[in-house]
Amino acid sequence: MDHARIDLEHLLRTAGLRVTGPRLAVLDAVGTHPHAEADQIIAAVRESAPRVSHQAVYDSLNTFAERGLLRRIQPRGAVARYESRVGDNHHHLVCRGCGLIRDVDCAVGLAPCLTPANRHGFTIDEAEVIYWGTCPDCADRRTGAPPHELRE
Amino acid sequence: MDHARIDLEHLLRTAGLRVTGPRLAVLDAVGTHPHAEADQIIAAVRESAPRVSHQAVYDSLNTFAERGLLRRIQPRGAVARYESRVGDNHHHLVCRGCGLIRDVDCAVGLAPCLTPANRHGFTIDEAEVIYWGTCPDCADRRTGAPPHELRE
DNA sequence: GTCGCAAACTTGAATGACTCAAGAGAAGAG
DNA sequence: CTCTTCTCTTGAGTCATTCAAGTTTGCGAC
Repeated sequence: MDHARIDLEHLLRTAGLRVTGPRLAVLDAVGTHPHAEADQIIAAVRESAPRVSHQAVYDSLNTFAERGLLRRIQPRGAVARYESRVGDNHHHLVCRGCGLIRDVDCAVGLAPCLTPANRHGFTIDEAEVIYWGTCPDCADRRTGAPPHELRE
Repeated sequence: MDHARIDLEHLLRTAGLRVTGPRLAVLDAVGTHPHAEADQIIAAVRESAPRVSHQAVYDSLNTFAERGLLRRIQPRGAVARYESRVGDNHHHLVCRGCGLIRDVDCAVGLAPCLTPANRHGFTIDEAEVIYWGTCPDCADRRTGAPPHELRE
């Protein structure tokens, strides 16, 4: 618990950011709720710090995403989600049925598809891969109960 | 171009959709404005058909995306964009500076990265790849050099 | 320790892409 | 031509996210 807090403090300081209660709470919440959306993070933060404003959470999330402390993912048709696993070039599996997101490592290697056929003069620094499909639960559900939500 | 209109009509009919003025206008606008957002498509549609409602455009775009007549792309932090190039598994190059989007074919082949290391039981039907980077103009602008060519 | 100030936070309102709803209008099968 | 059903219009509503203004606080400097 406490040494985790020390780690988060260190993370903030090395990023040149001030250490504050709301920020520690946001970092902690993102760590314990991978792929959560802003709403869920606000709720999680308020469990330990009820007086934190939604604005502070958004500010923190944006700042952290900007500085690379966490990663924002936003599948089409969905709201933004956040995760603390950064810098390891992993990708995401998204269920078209229920929106479930899972992490996956790419089969090709550490930097998959980083070389498109024609880079049009761009300097490329990241390849983001989203695999679209159906999760096991939704596949089962399709033969019985009606689907969930987030249909496309 | 009348034969282009015939093609669009055919496209709608084979998708089991009724042929209407607004729909033809939307298909045409997406074709001539690749990677445009809904707003721009509404504006383009209204050049030829001023009385079309924004709702009709959204309905059309959603229906077309659902039926595979066009593709919706939505880089994180940006609003949805649409393109008429479908079914050829191409990907996108997105500039972090100005949001410019360009099509790219994947170097790996027709179905890049369709096999993640662990599919968690998912049935995967699409791999979406976004290359993030800086376009030539934004790179020049950053070093004070004169711009390159016209934005898309 | 405490001063000063930029960074961060709170409160509250605003924005804007997108959706919902209800009724009118038109496509197209029979 | 007629009828059914799909599509369109109008107008209001939603909701994630941002903007703005004023207050508080972290923390380097004295």
